[in-house]
Amino acid sequence: MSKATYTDPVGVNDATLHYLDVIYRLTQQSDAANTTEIAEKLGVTPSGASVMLRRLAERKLVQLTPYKGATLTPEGRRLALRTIRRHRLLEMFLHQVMGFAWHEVDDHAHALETAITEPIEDRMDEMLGYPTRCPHGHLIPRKDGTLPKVKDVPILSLAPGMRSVIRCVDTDNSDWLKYLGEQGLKPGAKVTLKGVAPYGGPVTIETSDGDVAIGQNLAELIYVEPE
Amino acid sequence: MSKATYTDPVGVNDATLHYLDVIYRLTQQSDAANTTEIAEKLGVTPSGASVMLRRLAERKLVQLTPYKGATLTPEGRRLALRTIRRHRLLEMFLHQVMGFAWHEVDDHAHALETAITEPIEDRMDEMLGYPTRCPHGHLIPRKDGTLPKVKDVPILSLAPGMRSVIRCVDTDNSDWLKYLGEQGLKPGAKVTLKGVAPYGGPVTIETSDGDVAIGQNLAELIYVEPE
DNA sequence: TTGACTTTTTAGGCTCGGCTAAATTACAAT
DNA sequence: ATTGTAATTTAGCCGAGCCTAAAAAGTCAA
Repeated sequence: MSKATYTDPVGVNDATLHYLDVIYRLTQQSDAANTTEIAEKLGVTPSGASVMLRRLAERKLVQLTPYKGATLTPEGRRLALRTIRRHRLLEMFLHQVMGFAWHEVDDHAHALETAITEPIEDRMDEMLGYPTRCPHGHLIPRKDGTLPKVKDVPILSLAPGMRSVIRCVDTDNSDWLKYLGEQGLKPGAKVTLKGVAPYGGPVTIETSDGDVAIGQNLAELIYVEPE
Repeated sequence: MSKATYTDPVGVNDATLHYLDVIYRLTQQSDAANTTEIAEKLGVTPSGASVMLRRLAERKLVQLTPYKGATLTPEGRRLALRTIRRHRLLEMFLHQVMGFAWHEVDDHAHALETAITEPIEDRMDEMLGYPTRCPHGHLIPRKDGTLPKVKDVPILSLAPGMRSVIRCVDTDNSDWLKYLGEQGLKPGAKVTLKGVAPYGGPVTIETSDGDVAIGQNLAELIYVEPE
């Protein structure tokens, strides 16, 4: 079992952690997070975000290039990964231990992610058997800030007919998650891509319950591990 | 199962809830909570508490008599009882479901009590079988704000030799709780007050593991139900 | 290169929950 | 009744995190 313990810089509070969290996620997709995107994700005006970003830069939590965008410093990344770890552990706990549906857990986990103590984080981890993924299949960062290595691939990148196992459904949209879950499309499900209709038409996927057809926008969210 | 749901006035946040919580507890012992006591419990200066109390009064959450003290309005009491309910449910959950020791749960519950959502509160309640007391024996307010009726009595008020069951250990001091727990003095234990030494000397209590002697200051924390 | 348009930052202000220092009020004892 | 002390409030300040409105910087097409 891990004995790692966090040591925090002063003044790390809810707002700070939510900014770091959002910046981390945005910098996964592009190389720098721009102010307007950050503001949108946080439900805040761009000017408000701009001011806050400057303060985070003063605190050495983000690297800021004015008019360009923000990146996390090592310290900022450490805090972001801690929040994400706690969020995903909470999602697993709410789902596995407390019986919440997989499309419900994101909101509740968000409410708790900046409030839980380290012993609670550790105890959840232990009770869950040190999971590597959340209910949607996102990776749970380890306490040392590393991520498990995986070979997830978009299901749409597969040759039709190839068997695979769903590993991740990459959205936090509750309605979509609920729908996909009802279609049997959630992590662990064995599926085969049967075909993609032309002109952005439906994608047909074979599951253990039969074939299902979903829109390409939804299919793009699904990542699998080929067999 | 209860279908009750809370409706909140605007701007009810962590600080507000902690003030209401402290005021509620202080007004259990005396008729009004005075500024300095509130400030001490919250780790804040009396002047800071004074300003905050005025604001709470403006929001109609407390009834304030300047230079005298504060009382909760019905709305303030409702919010305080909700926080206390959540705190004690969390303590039970941390103890029974997550395996934390009874002297550890107060701090962790405090960190979470203003963060949890109503569905989490309800689910914990359900998982715990709708408990009426926290691990230390304090009553858990119901969602409608009522408290279970009980007949707890200080163990020191009993005639020596009378058999009783511990119902509540009324402190949040972690060290004392740990010590009393190690002596077998926790809710549910069958005990008999054997005697009280004169001049504030030790109190002897018979437990199922034999006799234990504790100081009167600790014995005063113990409430029992006579058999 | 020059507009036109978008993005970002700055300027100035607001609320909340704190602080210290200085008044003020309450209270107890003479 | 008066005075000394303790409790409380007021005055003035600060920082965090947000806002709107206005200025500045970047971008892109003609």
